[in-house]
Parts: sequence; structure tokens; C-alpha cells
Amino acid sequence: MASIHDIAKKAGVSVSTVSRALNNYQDVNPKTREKIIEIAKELNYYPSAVARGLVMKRTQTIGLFFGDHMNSGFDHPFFMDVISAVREEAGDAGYDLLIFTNKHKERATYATLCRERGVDGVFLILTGGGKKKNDQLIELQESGIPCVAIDLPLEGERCTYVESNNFLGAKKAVLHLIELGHRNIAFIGGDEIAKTSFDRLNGYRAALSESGIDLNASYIEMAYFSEELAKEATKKILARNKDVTAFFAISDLMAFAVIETLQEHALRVPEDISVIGFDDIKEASTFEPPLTTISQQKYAMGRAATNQLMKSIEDINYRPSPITLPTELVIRKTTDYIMR
Amino acid sequence: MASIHDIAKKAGVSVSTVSRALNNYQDVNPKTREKIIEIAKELNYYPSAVARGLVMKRTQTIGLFFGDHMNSGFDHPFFMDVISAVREEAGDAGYDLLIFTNKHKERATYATLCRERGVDGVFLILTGGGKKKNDQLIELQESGIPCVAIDLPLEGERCTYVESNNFLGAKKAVLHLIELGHRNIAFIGGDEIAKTSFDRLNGYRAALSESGIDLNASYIEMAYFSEELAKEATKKILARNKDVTAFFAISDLMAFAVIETLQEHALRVPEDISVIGFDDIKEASTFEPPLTTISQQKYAMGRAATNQLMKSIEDINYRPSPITLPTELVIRKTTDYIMR
DNA sequence: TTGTATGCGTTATCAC
DNA sequence: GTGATAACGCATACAA
Repeated sequence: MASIHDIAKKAGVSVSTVSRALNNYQDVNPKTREKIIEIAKELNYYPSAVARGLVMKRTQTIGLFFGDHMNSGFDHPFFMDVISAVREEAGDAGYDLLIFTNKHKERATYATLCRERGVDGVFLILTGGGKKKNDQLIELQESGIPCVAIDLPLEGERCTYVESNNFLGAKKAVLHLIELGHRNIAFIGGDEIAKTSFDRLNGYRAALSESGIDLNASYIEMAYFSEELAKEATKKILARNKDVTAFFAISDLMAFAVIETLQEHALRVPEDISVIGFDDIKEASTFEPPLTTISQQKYAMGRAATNQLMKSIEDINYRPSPITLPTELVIRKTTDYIMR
Repeated sequence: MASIHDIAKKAGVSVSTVSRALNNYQDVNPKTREKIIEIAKELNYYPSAVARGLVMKRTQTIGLFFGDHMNSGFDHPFFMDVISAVREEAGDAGYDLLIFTNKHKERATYATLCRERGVDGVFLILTGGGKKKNDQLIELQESGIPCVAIDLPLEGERCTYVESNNFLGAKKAVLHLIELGHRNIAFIGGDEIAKTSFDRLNGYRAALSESGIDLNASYIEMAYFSEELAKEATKKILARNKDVTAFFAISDLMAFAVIETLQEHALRVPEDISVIGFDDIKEASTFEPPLTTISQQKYAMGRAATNQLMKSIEDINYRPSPITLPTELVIRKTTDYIMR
């Protein structure tokens, strides 16, 4: 690999002149500049990003954390679109993406890993298992490292998050069911702590309350975004409540599991029971029957997140703020008027 | 960020001693080592991967190229599993993943970008548009940079590829149709140059030939792995040949498009026409009707690719060799005995 | 067992 | 306009 020294020697100038010429400084003779550029091309020279990173303290690299290693964001259909947008936008801004995967470093924290690698900023896209490390999140928040999280309420001087309006989305879902005549509506939630889960539960509550329907705890189960657990939850609710006529699952994947379980119990969807999901992943429209759900603007989330991160990186005084995107009810074939 | 100097000062030793202590060299007094480790912990020290990369000429980073920017591997269901495996395995081996996205560098070549970033090795996972840059591929092949491509026949001293046995897979698909009584079988291909596409076409030919069925060019269309073009291709074939009873599309996504087009023409699948795909992506089993297809071992491909790359990186004398994985016929609901 | 000196490839601060 | 020179943070050959 040709270095800046090789060019300097061949051009008969000093390395500093080469550096300046190649970085478009104005205080360099047009002729020598041309010569240098010529030679650089000839030697197929490209500056070492590593060396440059060391002296500049900027690497043009964005870090990317996924939650746990198994369910990694790559294979989670919801996050895929978010990541696609991040890729696109970060690329436009002149950055590469570094995905933290090294398992020999599992004792290190988010912030430490970022500093070690010298990334200019970082995205946190944590699925299920990854959300527990509270200390680490606080450390990151206070680290001064530009950071944007998806669906996770991080807030610091250079740290913010992007989410959907989960409260209104959930409310919309449940109001839709109520308009169809349902009153005994089951809720398949995530967990007790995640903000997404929490907000959606509150949306469910609000919709019921506004409609004068009493909350009934026996209609509520947490399934931790797991399809397996969603099946269990469905069975439990079915066993406890003969009169349930609709299910609201707070992810499409869980909604699929609910539907399969209902069908195993010889219950038809939507004739016997209506089901609505959340996310509007691709499979929602090709599923049979096509799933009624709440659509999140996944691509826009990725774009907004990247936008915030870029601004944080490029202006040390910029204070990013949380962004909440609207959702939309998408009516397909798994919800219908109550029949009994 | 605490550096090795800070530790040295605080411990009253030289930086080289600190470096040796932290890197588990044996020639360092156990007591001073302990003291150093203690202080390192205290200062929350982590070595700068950038600085280390500069001197070691190793970055513990694997590069990752996706073909074009739009259809990027992230959103292509086939490559997702491959990438998931890569992530997992590379992580186990102590590497992070760098995705080349920087669009300010679009004039640079694969090899140049790799050297610039100092990645230790690189994966090439090129979808559609990315396969055209032949010069770049040759440059990469000869660059000495450890490299493994997926579905792309790269071969060099430190460069190889991983693929499925596309020939046998395609043959299996077509023989399946023939066993069901079909003789007028349409072929929806990719393009004329990609090896995957080429091999699958040959498998189609071989199956026909072995079964004593003449090849009929009017049954063959290229659709470049595009769903849109697959629809067009289906219409063309349908218009030309009233007697076609089966379609073999060389990707599941194209098979879905074929089925939709058939249904628009009031043709039932599989009652009127059988359809078989290739890949066995997740959606294949949830599609309605569930798609008969040829399953590729996507996860195993990613594992094999990573394995080859790791060996190439860690042993300069290792000569990687192409790996071809077997496929499997998965019979679902879109193929049936011929009815006419 | 430890310290000194050098270099990795680049940018930046000065003189000249 | 240009050239020494230091610095970035670390690893290592060689001395001590």
C-alpha cells in the first residue's frame, strides 16, 4: 500500500505538502497540487482511515448495537426497515456502519466499546434481551457519545430516541375493535418495563375507559414479544374467559401466534374472534388471512434517527430531542363485526 | 479517555510495561501486573482499537459489501439468514463487522476501500446490480485481501466463494414436476451471466433432457430476480403457450409473483398450474398456498463462508476453496399432479 | 523484569 | 508555498 511518504518522495516534496494538497488546502501551488494528485492516482493511493482516525479523533464510522445475539435485528422484520433507512442515510452523510459483534468483549459496556472503536456516534436497536442493562444505558447517556436509540427512552445531552406514538396507536387499535362491537377484548402485551409495551397497554386502557368498558385483568397477559409465549397466553385467556371476542397483540409476530392458536381451538378468524396486531411488518399483508394491524413508519423512524445522530455528531452544541412518529390503522381481514 | 500513558504514570512504570502487562506477556512481575490491571480497571481503561490497528496492521474487523444500495441484503430475505450466521460466527471469533455504506467514496473500488479501512477480510454479498463491476472483482481477487463471496465465483489465493449446488437443486425441482406428470414446464430465470442463474438453467435443461423432453425456448424467460419482471415474464409465456402446466421460478420471490399473475388470469395453483420456487425463504411456508420450493442451507452458507474467511485471515498460507452446499426439495401446496 | 526508542500513516503547528 | 517536527495511542526490538 502506497503511503503519503511514497508520494512525497516521488514528487520531491514533503509529506505535509502532500497532505495539504490531497485535502484541498488552498495554500498550495496549483502545479505541485496537480503533480501530487497525478502521482497519488498513479500509485493507487488511498489514505489510511485508521491513521487518520488516530490523529483526527473522527472515524466516519457509526456504531450499531443490537440487543441480544440470537434475535438480532437482522432477522427481526420490524427492525429491518429501520436499519435499511439508517444504512441509506448514514451512507449519504459519508459514514460507514460498524456492527458490534465481537464476543470476546462481552464484559465491556456500550460506552467503552464505542470509545475503544472510536465511533463518531452510535445507534441502539435493542431487541428483547438487550434492554436489561440499565447501568450501561445510563453510562452511555452520560458519556457524551452521540447516541440515538430506537424504542428506548434514552435522554442525555447528546443522546435521544425515536419511537412511534405507541399510546395512540394502541388506542386506535382497540377503538377499531370497539367500533366493530367488541367489548371483551384480550390484550397480549410485551413486558412490564419496556416503554413500547407500557404505552400500548395504556392505549388499550384509555380506549376501554373512554368507551365506558371496565378493565378486566383476566383479559391481560404479557408474552414478552415471544411467539411461543403468545400462544401460551392465548390459551390461558381462552381458558379463563369464554366470552372473549377479540385479541389485541402488540406485535404482528405475536398476532400470528394468537391466530394459529385460535385456529387450533377450532375458532375462526375473524368470524368467531377478531385479531389485531401492531407493526405492520411485510408478512402482515401476505399472511392468511391478511392481518389487520397498526402500521409503524419504520423507514421514517430510521431516517429521523439518523438525522438526529448526524446533527449531534457534526455540531457539538446540538441538543437532540425525542421524536415520536404517528401510526396508522390498516384494516385487513382479521377483524370484523362481532357475531354473537 | 484514559490512555496507556495515564496508567503508566499512575503506576510509576513505563508505557511498555503497561502494554506488556495488559497483553499478558509472561516477562512481567506478577505484582506490577496486578497493580497495572488494578489501575486500568480504576481508570476504566480500554485500549484504542484505532491506535492498535495502526501499529498491528490488524483491526479485528471484517468488511461487508452489499451489492447495490437499494436492495441491500438487509431487506432480501435470502441473505438475511446468511448474514445472521456471519454475524454470529465472526463475533465468536472476535471480530466486528464493518458495512461499507459511505457514498462519498463511490469512486473507490472494493479493494481500495478494504485497504483504506484496514479490514482483515471481507465478505461480498452482492445482489442484482452489484455484480457488474468485473474489473473490481478481479482487482479484489488479486489483492491478497482475504475474501469470501456468496454466490459469486471468485477464486484467488486468499479468495473463494460459497454457494448452493444450484445445478442439482434446479434439476431436483424440475424432476419433481416431471414426476407429477408435467412436461410443458416454464422457466423463469435470473439473468444470463450470474452463475446461480446459469447453473439453475442447466439443471432445468438436464432434468428435461434426462426425461426425454425436448427443450423449448419459448418456455424460458429471464426476469432478473425482479418480481415485476417475473410478472411480465409469466404473462409472455402464458400468451405464447396455452399448454404450459408448470412454472419453475429460480427464486421464491419470483415464484410469488408468478402465482399472483396466474391467479389474475383465473388460473388456480396448483389445480390448473403447478409452481415451484427456489430458496425457501421464511415467507414460503406462510404464503397462501404454501410454496413448494428448493431449500438452501442459508445459515450453513454463512457459517462456511465465515469459517473460510477466518482461516484465510489467521493463516497466511491457507488456501481457501469453494464450498458447495446441498439443497433439499420441500414439497408444500403449489405443486400437484397434472390434471389435464 | 523493566525502560528507551522507534515506528505505524496521518494531520497540524510552526517556522522558513 | 513549503518543510521540519510533534502528536495521536499503542506495540515491540533492543538495552539495561
